[in-house]
Amino acid sequence: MFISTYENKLDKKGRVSVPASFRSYLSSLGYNSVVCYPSFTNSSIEFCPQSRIEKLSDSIDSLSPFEENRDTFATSILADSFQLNFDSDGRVVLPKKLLDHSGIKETVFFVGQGKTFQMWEPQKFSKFREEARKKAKTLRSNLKWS
Amino acid sequence: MFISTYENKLDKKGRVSVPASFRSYLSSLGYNSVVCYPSFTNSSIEFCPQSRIEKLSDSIDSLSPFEENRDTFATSILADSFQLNFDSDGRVVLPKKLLDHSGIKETVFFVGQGKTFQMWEPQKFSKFREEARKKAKTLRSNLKWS
DNA sequence: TGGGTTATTATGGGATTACATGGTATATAA
DNA sequence: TTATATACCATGTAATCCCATAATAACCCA
Repeated sequence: MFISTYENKLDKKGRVSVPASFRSYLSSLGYNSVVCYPSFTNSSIEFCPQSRIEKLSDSIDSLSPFEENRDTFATSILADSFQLNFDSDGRVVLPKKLLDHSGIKETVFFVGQGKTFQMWEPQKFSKFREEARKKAKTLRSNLKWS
Repeated sequence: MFISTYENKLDKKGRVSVPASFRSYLSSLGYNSVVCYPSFTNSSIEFCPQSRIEKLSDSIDSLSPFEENRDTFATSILADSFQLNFDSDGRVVLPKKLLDHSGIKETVFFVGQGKTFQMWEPQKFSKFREEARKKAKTLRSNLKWS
């Protein structure tokens, strides 16, 4: 599971350390890499294990070839995805496209989301977090949890 | 089950011993760690077995990947959670964020809650307990007991 | 019941390791 | 060349391990 938030730094080569706990979860799934793509709904970068994107690809594939949404999904996710490999010290290099999308400059916020995680520019995240807190207060009762 | 209350000390490295009975319950579930997060309603820190938070993660995951509330839930809960591992003597290190939230300085109050437990700053807990007693007095008659 | 013994637990500190982060050196591609 | 990617090495800090001691609880036996 990806939980917690971490704050790491981009060096001048564009590398960031992925938090050790995130890496060890990925490697427990058998991966030495992550897949990522720009979020549709906000300025974060979404990260997930390869298996998840495969599942998503399958569900797109099961849509009718004439389904209008098919190309939309395929284009907006799969085409904009990257596979990032870890270097020997557990770092990845972020593609410029994603840096632009996210607004990340020096500092990266890693945000655990369970089966996925995100990278955020710190200020943008703190705004988002505030909103999330407010909404969650009223919505929390809707979510089932024993 | 987590029952009873205990009082232990934070050392200068920020470590506390988790009561042996709590640890042995966790290890009977197969865990050598706990998950915790700041309480939504008071200044305590909530602790639960990893399985409980995984359930939550699953129910978030069952929402559509494009569901708007998805990120809201994940961010407001999973992002603020921590997985704490026991050292070889059964201690955990409390993150500064949680020390701030709880007001814990030297002494930690452990409060068993059945499937979960809490950590409290002692004075805050005794205030809370007082309030709870008063409320219970007026609510007692509402509780059905066949 | 009491007295002494053993286990278990809590706590402190030094030593060791892991991690994030910076740098250098070498290879690849445009 | 210039930029981009990969491997390797160095270092300070923080987390973790390991051992020593203190405090507490559990036990046994006279």
